[in-house]
Amino acid sequence: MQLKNQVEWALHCAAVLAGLPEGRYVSTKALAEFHGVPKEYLSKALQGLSSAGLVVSTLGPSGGYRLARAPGDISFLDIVEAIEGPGRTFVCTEIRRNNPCRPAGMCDDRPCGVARVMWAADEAWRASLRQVSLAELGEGIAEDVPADLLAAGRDWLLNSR
Amino acid sequence: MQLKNQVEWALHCAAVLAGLPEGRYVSTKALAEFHGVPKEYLSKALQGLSSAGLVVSTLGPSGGYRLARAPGDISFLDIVEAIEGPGRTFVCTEIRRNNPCRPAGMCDDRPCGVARVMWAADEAWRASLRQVSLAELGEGIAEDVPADLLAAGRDWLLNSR
DNA sequence: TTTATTACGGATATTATTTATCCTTAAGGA
DNA sequence: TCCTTAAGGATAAATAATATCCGTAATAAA
Ligand code: FES
Ligand code: FES
Repeated sequence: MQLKNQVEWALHCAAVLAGLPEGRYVSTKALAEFHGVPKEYLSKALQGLSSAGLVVSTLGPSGGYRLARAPGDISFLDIVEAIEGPGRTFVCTEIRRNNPCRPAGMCDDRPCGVARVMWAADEAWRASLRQVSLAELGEGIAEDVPADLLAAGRDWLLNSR
Repeated sequence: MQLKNQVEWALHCAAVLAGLPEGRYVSTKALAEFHGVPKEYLSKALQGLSSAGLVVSTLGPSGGYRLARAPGDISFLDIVEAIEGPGRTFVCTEIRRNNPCRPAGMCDDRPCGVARVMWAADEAWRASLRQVSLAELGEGIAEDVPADLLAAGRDWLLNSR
Protein backbone atom coordinates (compact mmCIF):
# COMPACT_ATOMS: atom_id res chain seq x y z
CA MET A 1 0.00 0.00 0.00
CA GLN A 2 1.50 3.25 -1.11
CA LEU A 3 0.25 6.80 -1.55
CA LYS A 4 0.35 8.15 -5.09
CA ASN A 5 3.39 10.15 -6.13
CA GLN A 6 0.94 13.00 -6.80
CA VAL A 7 0.71 13.46 -3.04
CA GLU A 8 4.37 14.42 -2.80
CA TRP A 9 3.99 16.73 -5.78
CA ALA A 10 0.83 18.40 -4.46
CA LEU A 11 2.33 18.97 -1.03
CA HIS A 12 5.44 20.56 -2.49
CA CYS A 13 3.37 22.74 -4.81
CA ALA A 14 1.21 23.85 -1.90
CA ALA A 15 4.31 24.60 0.14
CA VAL A 16 5.64 26.74 -2.68
CA LEU A 17 2.35 28.58 -3.14
CA ALA A 18 2.24 29.24 0.60
CA GLY A 19 5.54 31.09 0.35
CA LEU A 20 4.44 33.42 -2.42
CA PRO A 21 3.38 37.07 -2.03
CA GLU A 22 -0.40 37.52 -1.78
CA GLY A 23 -2.36 37.49 -4.98
CA ARG A 24 0.41 36.13 -7.21
CA TYR A 25 -0.33 33.16 -9.44
CA VAL A 26 2.09 30.45 -10.60
CA SER A 27 1.42 28.35 -13.70
CA THR A 28 1.42 24.56 -13.95
CA LYS A 29 4.36 24.85 -16.32
CA ALA A 30 6.47 26.74 -13.78
CA LEU A 31 5.56 24.35 -10.95
CA ALA A 32 6.33 21.34 -13.12
CA GLU A 33 9.73 22.63 -14.18
CA PHE A 34 10.57 23.72 -10.66
CA HIS A 35 9.88 20.24 -9.33
CA GLY A 36 11.11 18.30 -12.33
CA VAL A 37 7.86 16.44 -12.93
CA PRO A 38 5.72 16.00 -16.08
CA LYS A 39 3.57 19.06 -16.61
CA GLU A 40 0.47 17.35 -17.99
CA TYR A 41 0.30 14.87 -15.16
CA LEU A 42 1.02 17.41 -12.43
CA SER A 43 -1.87 19.33 -13.94
CA LYS A 44 -4.24 16.57 -12.83
CA ALA A 45 -3.03 16.92 -9.25
CA LEU A 46 -3.50 20.68 -9.34
CA GLN A 47 -6.98 20.22 -10.73
CA GLY A 48 -7.63 18.01 -7.74
CA LEU A 49 -6.55 20.75 -5.38
CA SER A 50 -8.67 23.19 -7.32
CA SER A 51 -11.85 21.15 -7.23
CA ALA A 52 -11.28 20.59 -3.51
CA GLY A 53 -11.31 24.35 -3.10
CA LEU A 54 -7.76 24.54 -1.76
CA VAL A 55 -6.38 26.64 -4.60
CA VAL A 56 -7.84 29.20 -6.96
CA SER A 57 -6.97 29.26 -10.64
CA THR A 58 -7.02 31.95 -13.25
CA LEU A 59 -6.71 31.73 -17.01
CA GLY A 60 -4.62 33.45 -19.62
CA PRO A 61 -1.08 34.81 -19.60
CA SER A 62 0.19 35.38 -16.05
CA GLY A 63 -2.47 32.92 -14.96
CA GLY A 64 -2.02 29.82 -12.84
CA TYR A 65 -2.74 28.93 -9.23
CA ARG A 66 -2.67 30.54 -5.81
CA LEU A 67 -3.85 29.27 -2.42
CA ALA A 68 -7.54 29.79 -1.74
CA ARG A 69 -7.00 30.32 1.98
CA ALA A 70 -4.27 31.36 4.39
CA PRO A 71 -1.52 28.72 4.78
CA GLY A 72 -2.52 28.33 8.43
CA ASP A 73 -5.98 27.23 7.27
CA ILE A 74 -4.85 24.41 4.99
CA SER A 75 -3.82 21.12 6.56
CA PHE A 76 -1.82 18.22 5.21
CA LEU A 77 -4.99 16.18 5.40
CA ASP A 78 -6.79 18.64 3.14
CA ILE A 79 -4.19 18.14 0.45
CA VAL A 80 -3.76 14.39 0.86
CA GLU A 81 -7.52 13.89 0.64
CA ALA A 82 -7.76 16.12 -2.41
CA ILE A 83 -5.41 13.70 -4.19
CA GLU A 84 -6.24 10.34 -2.64
CA GLY A 85 -9.92 10.85 -2.07
CA PRO A 86 -11.73 10.60 1.25
CA GLY A 87 -11.82 6.79 1.38
CA ARG A 88 -10.33 4.77 4.21
CA THR A 89 -7.16 2.72 3.75
CA PHE A 90 -8.87 -0.36 5.18
CA VAL A 91 -11.98 -1.48 3.36
CA CYS A 92 -14.17 -4.11 4.95
CA THR A 93 -15.77 -6.52 2.51
CA GLU A 94 -17.89 -8.07 5.26
CA ILE A 95 -16.37 -11.51 5.00
CA ARG A 96 -17.95 -12.26 8.37
CA ARG A 97 -21.22 -12.69 6.47
CA ASN A 98 -19.77 -15.77 4.77
CA ASN A 99 -19.32 -17.53 8.10
CA PRO A 100 -21.53 -20.64 7.82
CA CYS A 101 -22.40 -20.53 11.52
CA ARG A 102 -23.56 -16.93 11.52
CA PRO A 103 -27.29 -16.21 11.45
CA ALA A 104 -28.16 -13.83 8.61
CA GLY A 105 -28.31 -10.21 9.66
CA MET A 106 -26.46 -10.84 12.93
CA CYS A 107 -25.30 -7.42 14.24
CA ASP A 108 -25.11 -5.99 10.75
CA ASP A 109 -25.74 -2.60 12.26
CA ARG A 110 -22.41 -2.63 14.03
CA PRO A 111 -19.06 -2.67 12.18
CA CYS A 112 -16.95 -5.78 12.60
CA GLY A 113 -14.46 -5.71 15.50
CA VAL A 114 -11.58 -6.04 13.08
CA ALA A 115 -12.77 -3.05 11.08
CA ARG A 116 -13.22 -0.97 14.21
CA VAL A 117 -9.56 -1.37 15.10
CA MET A 118 -8.35 -0.73 11.56
CA TRP A 119 -10.52 2.34 11.21
CA ALA A 120 -9.29 3.71 14.54
CA ALA A 121 -5.76 3.51 13.14
CA ASP A 122 -6.92 5.27 9.98
CA GLU A 123 -8.36 7.99 12.16
CA ALA A 124 -5.09 8.34 14.08
CA TRP A 125 -3.35 8.85 10.75
CA ARG A 126 -5.86 11.46 9.67
CA ALA A 127 -5.68 13.25 13.01
CA SER A 128 -1.93 13.45 12.68
CA LEU A 129 -2.19 14.98 9.22
CA ARG A 130 -5.00 17.29 10.23
CA GLN A 131 -3.00 18.98 12.92
CA VAL A 132 -0.18 20.21 10.66
CA SER A 133 -0.86 23.21 8.42
CA LEU A 134 1.06 24.63 5.52
CA ALA A 135 2.09 27.49 7.81
CA GLU A 136 3.73 25.02 10.18
CA LEU A 137 5.34 23.23 7.27
CA GLY A 138 6.79 26.58 6.21
CA GLU A 139 8.31 27.08 9.65
CA GLY A 140 9.93 23.66 9.48
CA ILE A 141 11.36 24.36 6.06
CA ALA A 142 12.66 27.77 7.13
CA GLU A 143 14.78 25.97 9.71
CA ASP A 144 16.33 23.77 7.04
CA VAL A 145 17.01 26.12 4.17
CA PRO A 146 18.48 29.64 4.37
CA ALA A 147 16.23 32.62 3.64
CA ASP A 148 18.15 33.70 0.56
CA LEU A 149 17.63 30.35 -1.11
CA LEU A 150 13.93 30.47 -0.38
CA ALA A 151 13.81 33.95 -1.90
CA ALA A 152 15.67 32.70 -4.97
CA GLY A 153 13.06 29.98 -5.45
CA ARG A 154 10.24 32.49 -5.16
CA ASP A 155 11.85 34.74 -7.75
CA TRP A 156 12.50 31.85 -10.11
CA LEU A 157 8.83 30.87 -10.02
CA LEU A 158 7.48 34.40 -10.42
CA ASN A 159 9.81 35.23 -13.31
CA SER A 160 9.65 31.96 -15.21
CA ARG A 161 7.66 33.06 -18.18
CA MET B 1 -4.50 4.03 -1.58
CA GLN B 2 -6.01 0.90 -0.19
CA LEU B 3 -4.78 -2.03 1.86
CA LYS B 4 -4.96 -5.43 0.17
CA ASN B 5 -8.02 -7.55 0.78
CA GLN B 6 -5.60 -10.15 2.18
CA VAL B 7 -5.29 -7.95 5.26
CA GLU B 8 -8.93 -8.44 6.14
CA TRP B 9 -8.60 -12.16 5.48
CA ALA B 10 -5.43 -12.55 7.53
CA LEU B 11 -6.85 -10.64 10.48
CA HIS B 12 -9.99 -12.75 10.51
CA CYS B 13 -7.96 -15.95 10.25
CA ALA B 14 -5.75 -14.83 13.10
CA ALA B 15 -8.81 -13.97 15.17
CA VAL B 16 -10.18 -17.44 14.55
CA LEU B 17 -6.91 -19.15 15.40
CA ALA B 18 -6.73 -17.10 18.60
CA GLY B 19 -10.03 -18.60 19.73
CA LEU B 20 -8.97 -22.20 19.24
CA PRO B 21 -7.90 -24.62 21.98
CA GLU B 22 -4.12 -24.85 22.43
CA GLY B 23 -2.23 -27.01 20.00
CA ARG B 24 -5.03 -27.47 17.48
CA TYR B 25 -4.34 -26.79 13.81
CA VAL B 26 -6.77 -25.57 11.15
CA SER B 27 -6.17 -26.09 7.45
CA THR B 28 -6.20 -23.48 4.69
CA LYS B 29 -9.17 -25.26 3.19
CA ALA B 30 -11.22 -24.90 6.36
CA LEU B 31 -10.26 -21.25 6.83
CA ALA B 32 -11.08 -20.49 3.20
CA GLU B 33 -14.50 -22.12 3.34
CA PHE B 34 -15.27 -20.53 6.70
CA HIS B 35 -14.55 -17.07 5.32
CA GLY B 36 -15.84 -17.66 1.81
CA VAL B 37 -12.61 -16.74 0.04
CA PRO B 38 -10.52 -18.57 -2.58
CA LYS B 39 -8.37 -21.22 -0.94
CA GLU B 40 -5.31 -20.92 -3.17
CA TYR B 41 -5.10 -17.19 -2.76
CA LEU B 42 -5.75 -17.20 0.99
CA SER B 43 -2.89 -19.67 1.12
CA LYS B 44 -0.52 -16.90 0.07
CA ALA B 45 -1.65 -14.72 2.95
CA LEU B 46 -1.18 -17.56 5.42
CA GLN B 47 2.27 -18.22 4.01
CA GLY B 48 3.00 -14.56 4.73
CA LEU B 49 1.94 -14.98 8.34
CA SER B 50 4.04 -18.12 8.52
CA SER B 51 7.21 -16.58 7.16
CA ALA B 52 6.70 -13.64 9.53
CA GLY B 53 6.74 -16.15 12.39
CA LEU B 54 3.23 -15.35 13.54
CA VAL B 55 1.81 -18.80 12.89
CA VAL B 56 3.22 -22.30 12.85
CA SER B 57 2.27 -24.81 10.18
CA THR B 58 2.28 -28.57 10.08
CA LEU B 59 1.88 -30.97 7.18
CA GLY B 60 -0.25 -33.97 6.48
CA PRO B 61 -3.82 -34.87 7.45
CA SER B 62 -5.02 -32.85 10.46
CA GLY B 63 -2.31 -30.37 9.57
CA GLY B 64 -2.73 -26.65 9.03
CA TYR B 65 -1.92 -23.58 11.08
CA ARG B 66 -1.94 -22.45 14.69
CA LEU B 67 -0.69 -19.24 16.31
CA ALA B 68 3.01 -19.21 17.10
CA ARG B 69 2.54 -17.08 20.22
CA ALA B 70 -0.14 -16.20 22.74
CA PRO B 71 -2.89 -13.96 21.30
CA GLY B 72 -1.80 -11.21 23.71
CA ASP B 73 1.64 -11.21 22.07
CA ILE B 74 0.45 -10.66 18.49
CA SER B 75 -0.56 -7.17 17.46
CA PHE B 76 -2.59 -5.93 14.53
CA LEU B 77 0.58 -4.30 13.25
CA ASP B 78 2.35 -7.67 13.20
CA ILE B 79 -0.32 -9.08 10.92
CA VAL B 80 -0.73 -6.03 8.70
CA GLU B 81 3.02 -5.84 8.16
CA ALA B 82 3.22 -9.56 7.39
CA ILE B 83 0.83 -8.95 4.49
CA GLU B 84 1.68 -5.43 3.36
CA GLY B 85 5.38 -5.44 4.10
CA PRO B 86 7.22 -3.03 6.34
CA GLY B 87 7.33 -0.10 3.90
CA ARG B 88 5.89 3.31 4.66
CA THR B 89 2.72 4.54 2.98
CA PHE B 90 4.40 7.79 1.95
CA VAL B 91 7.47 7.39 -0.21
CA CYS B 92 9.63 10.44 -0.85
CA THR B 93 11.17 10.56 -4.31
CA GLU B 94 13.32 13.56 -3.35
CA ILE B 95 11.76 15.92 -5.84
CA ARG B 96 13.38 18.76 -3.89
CA ARG B 97 16.62 17.80 -5.63
CA ASN B 98 15.11 18.91 -8.94
CA ASN B 99 14.69 22.46 -7.66
CA PRO B 100 16.83 24.55 -10.02
CA CYS B 101 17.76 26.98 -7.24
CA ARG B 102 18.99 24.34 -4.83
CA PRO B 103 22.72 23.74 -4.46
CA ALA B 104 23.59 20.08 -4.99
CA GLY B 105 23.78 18.11 -1.76
CA MET B 106 21.97 20.79 0.26
CA CYS B 107 20.90 19.15 3.56
CA ASP B 108 20.65 15.73 1.94
CA ASP B 109 21.34 14.22 5.33
CA ARG B 110 18.01 15.45 6.68
CA PRO B 111 14.66 14.24 5.37
CA CYS B 112 12.50 16.82 3.63
CA GLY B 113 10.06 18.71 5.86
CA VAL B 114 7.14 17.33 3.91
CA ALA B 115 8.32 13.76 4.41
CA ARG B 116 8.86 14.34 8.12
CA VAL B 117 5.20 15.22 8.57
CA MET B 118 3.94 12.37 6.41
CA TRP B 119 6.14 9.86 8.18
CA ALA B 120 4.98 11.09 11.58
CA ALA B 121 1.43 10.31 10.47
CA ASP B 122 2.54 6.87 9.29
CA GLU B 123 4.03 6.31 12.70
CA ALA B 124 0.79 7.35 14.40
CA TRP B 125 -1.01 4.76 12.30
CA ARG B 126 1.48 2.07 13.22
CA ALA B 127 1.39 2.99 16.90
CA SER B 128 -2.37 2.65 16.85
CA LEU B 129 -2.16 -0.82 15.31
CA ARG B 130 0.69 -1.86 17.56
CA GLN B 131 -1.28 -1.28 20.72
CA VAL B 132 -4.12 -3.69 19.92
CA SER B 133 -3.47 -7.41 20.28
CA LEU B 134 -5.45 -10.41 19.11
CA ALA B 135 -6.44 -10.95 22.74
CA GLU B 136 -8.03 -7.52 22.86
CA LEU B 137 -9.71 -8.15 19.53
CA GLY B 138 -11.17 -11.30 21.02
CA GLU B 139 -12.63 -9.33 23.93
CA GLY B 140 -14.25 -6.90 21.52
CA ILE B 141 -15.74 -9.70 19.47
CA ALA B 142 -17.02 -11.49 22.58
CA GLU B 143 -19.09 -8.39 23.30
CA ASP B 144 -20.71 -8.53 19.87
CA VAL B 145 -21.43 -12.20 19.35
CA PRO B 146 -22.89 -14.65 21.90
CA ALA B 147 -20.66 -17.37 23.35
CA ASP B 148 -22.61 -20.24 21.83
CA LEU B 149 -22.15 -18.88 18.34
CA LEU B 150 -18.43 -18.53 18.90
CA ALA B 151 -18.33 -22.12 20.11
CA ALA B 152 -20.26 -23.24 17.04
CA GLY B 153 -17.67 -21.59 14.79
CA ARG B 154 -14.83 -23.28 16.65
CA ASP B 155 -16.48 -26.68 16.30
CA TRP B 156 -17.19 -26.13 12.62
CA LEU B 157 -13.51 -25.40 11.97
CA LEU B 158 -12.17 -28.29 14.02
CA ASN B 159 -14.56 -30.84 12.50
CA SER B 160 -14.45 -29.70 8.89
CA ARG B 161 -12.53 -32.53 7.38
C1' DT C 1 -9.23 43.05 -32.09
C1' DT C 2 -5.88 39.75 -32.47
C1' DT C 3 -2.76 36.66 -30.47
C1' DA C 4 -0.44 34.06 -27.13
C1' DT C 5 -1.10 31.83 -22.80
C1' DT C 6 -3.42 29.26 -19.62
C1' DA C 7 -6.67 25.87 -16.88
C1' DC C 8 -9.85 22.30 -17.78
C1' DG C 9 -11.45 17.93 -19.15
C1' DG C 10 -11.85 13.84 -22.12
C1' DA C 11 -9.59 10.08 -24.43
C1' DT C 12 -6.08 7.00 -24.59
C1' DA C 13 -1.73 4.50 -23.79
C1' DT C 14 1.67 2.38 -20.71
C1' DT C 15 3.18 0.25 -16.67
C1' DA C 16 2.77 -1.68 -12.06
C1' DT C 17 0.15 -3.86 -8.65
C1' DT C 18 -3.46 -6.70 -7.00
C1' DT C 19 -6.08 -10.63 -7.37
C1' DA C 20 -6.47 -15.20 -8.63
C1' DT C 21 -5.58 -19.93 -10.53
C1' DC C 22 -2.80 -23.93 -11.51
C1' DC C 23 0.60 -27.21 -10.78
C1' DT C 24 4.70 -29.53 -8.76
C1' DT C 25 7.23 -30.84 -4.69
C1' DA C 26 8.06 -32.58 -0.22
C1' DA C 27 6.48 -33.65 4.27
C1' DG C 28 3.34 -36.05 7.58
C1' DG C 29 -0.30 -39.05 9.21
C1' DA C 30 -3.56 -43.01 8.65
C1' DT D 1 1.17 -47.28 0.60
C1' DC D 2 -2.10 -43.70 0.10
C1' DC D 3 -4.20 -39.50 1.19
C1' DT D 4 -3.79 -34.90 3.00
C1' DT D 5 -1.45 -30.84 3.62
C1' DA D 6 1.83 -26.48 3.29
C1' DA D 7 5.21 -24.35 0.27
C1' DG D 8 6.30 -22.10 -3.60
C1' DG D 9 6.86 -21.20 -8.65
C1' DA D 10 4.61 -19.93 -12.95
C1' DT D 11 1.19 -17.67 -15.10
C1' DA D 12 -3.11 -15.26 -16.19
C1' DA D 13 -6.71 -11.74 -15.53
C1' DA D 14 -8.40 -7.56 -13.58
C1' DT D 15 -7.63 -3.21 -11.67
C1' DA D 16 -5.19 0.96 -10.49
C1' DA D 17 -1.32 4.21 -11.10
C1' DT D 18 1.27 6.83 -14.19
C1' DA D 19 1.60 9.43 -18.13
C1' DT D 20 0.65 11.70 -22.72
C1' DC D 21 -2.17 13.99 -26.14
C1' DC D 22 -5.47 17.09 -27.77
C1' DG D 23 -9.58 20.12 -28.13
C1' DT D 24 -12.09 23.90 -25.76
C1' DA D 25 -12.95 28.11 -23.55
C1' DA D 26 -11.37 31.86 -20.84
C1' DT D 27 -8.19 35.67 -20.16
C1' DA D 28 -4.64 39.01 -20.41
C1' DA D 29 -1.34 41.28 -23.11
C1' DA D 30 0.07 43.23 -27.55
S1 FES E 1 -15.97 -8.48 8.16
FE1 FES E 1 -14.75 -6.91 7.29
S2 FES E 1 -13.34 -6.50 8.87
FE2 FES E 1 -14.53 -8.10 9.72
S1 FES F 1 11.43 15.85 -1.46
FE1 FES F 1 10.20 14.10 -1.04
S2 FES F 1 8.83 14.87 0.42
FE2 FES F 1 10.02 16.60 -0.03
